[in-house]
Amino acid sequence: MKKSDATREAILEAALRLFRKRGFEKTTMRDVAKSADVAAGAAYYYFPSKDAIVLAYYARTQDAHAELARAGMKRARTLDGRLRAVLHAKIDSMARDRKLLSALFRSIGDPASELSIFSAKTRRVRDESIALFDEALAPEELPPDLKRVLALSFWSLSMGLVLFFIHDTSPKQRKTRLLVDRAVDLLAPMMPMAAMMAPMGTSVLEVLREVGLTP
Amino acid sequence: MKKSDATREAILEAALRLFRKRGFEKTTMRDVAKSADVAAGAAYYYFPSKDAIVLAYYARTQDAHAELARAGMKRARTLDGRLRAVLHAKIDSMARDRKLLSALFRSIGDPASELSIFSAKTRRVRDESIALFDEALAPEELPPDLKRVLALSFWSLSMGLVLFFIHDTSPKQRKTRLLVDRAVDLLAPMMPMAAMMAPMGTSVLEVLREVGLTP
DNA sequence: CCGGGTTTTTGAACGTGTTCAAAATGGAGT
DNA sequence: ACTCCATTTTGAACACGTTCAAAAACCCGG
Repeated sequence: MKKSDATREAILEAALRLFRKRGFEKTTMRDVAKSADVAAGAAYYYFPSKDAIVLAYYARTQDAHAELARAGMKRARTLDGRLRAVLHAKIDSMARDRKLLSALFRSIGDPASELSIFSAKTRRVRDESIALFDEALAPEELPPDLKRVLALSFWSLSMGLVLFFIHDTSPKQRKTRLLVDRAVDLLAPMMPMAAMMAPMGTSVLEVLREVGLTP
Repeated sequence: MKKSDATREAILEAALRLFRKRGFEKTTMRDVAKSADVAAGAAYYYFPSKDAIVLAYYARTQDAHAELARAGMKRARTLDGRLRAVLHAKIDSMARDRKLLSALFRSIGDPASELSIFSAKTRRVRDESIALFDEALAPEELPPDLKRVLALSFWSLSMGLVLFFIHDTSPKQRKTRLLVDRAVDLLAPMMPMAAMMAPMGTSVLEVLREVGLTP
């Protein structure tokens, strides 16, 4: 059991190192195996596919994100601050990894793929991410249904930001940071207004349920 | 010139026929070539890659969509009706093609790819699609900056709907239709309200420009 | 230590997207 | 009709993700 875990870890680390340096597409599974000092097939004993390695990375990063985000939220007194904490923490936790995140979206349009960010297999990570937005919204005086819809919306926003982040070639990805700040500037003050639309929040939730976007 | 076009067309048609029947992933380039009665390499003389075939399809479909949408808008008197026309026309124009659209999103996370729906190569299609939403909004009394932002937002919405459509296994993709209708029900009545937020529309546009999401 | 089962590791082989040098075809000018 | 060049077509070869049968390493009860 012990040795096996070490091999798995070695393969994962080697893969991430190469993905970061050369990018996901330019790195070969044979490169990864060689760099981890195992045979090509060994990687497939531990990971079902090349994309799955990125998914393993993403699951691990999600935990780092959660920790960072919660630490940031503790210090914040306002919704504005908490949203900023969660979103910036997300970018922080992936700061070095722009080059490998592209793989995360490769299967987004394939309903059959288990690696899609919408699939059952990725559910844990997805739910944990949504939970962070739930927590950011928790202290607000808002109807629960509305909160639920808002948390889902913020999760979508965060996935969009990751996509933007991947494409962001500005130095230190400053543009992504700017976008996060501006988005929060814009959205946070709207939340009290949104409270007036409580019945709307409920009806949105009904549609989402009817349509299967939320259980 | 004549013969060459015919070959290109034969390859495209063969590819689409197989993609529709068996799905994109399960169809081999060798299958496509054989079905079009050419050698494997010929397909690559006309299309730079397998994904590029889907892009060629998408460009063609965009024209069909534009035509359908404009016909539908002519009959509509209200914003509500025009939005419904554009969005339903989009789904109509791709109704048979759920199985091949998955390829459209495969490169969305790869900044280097020319086939990404964000790339310069796909600009024409993107702009034409956004133009339709501009037209839907045109008769409204709204500040131009706000209209611009709204058109972009509706385009994003439409791409999200395509994604939902791909994953929608309900009979005849009824859920997608429902989602379109509900989204319009919700959003159309908000537009007059949005007018009050004109200055906000401008500032959003400034951010989008600053960040490079719009020229 | 041994034998038998389980886990891990290996590396060759396969399928598929893609490349490419060479062959076939087409056409324009003489 | 012939030459010469550009366009089109071919099919073998390549690269890379992935599979798999067999070998190796490991574990444990006797």
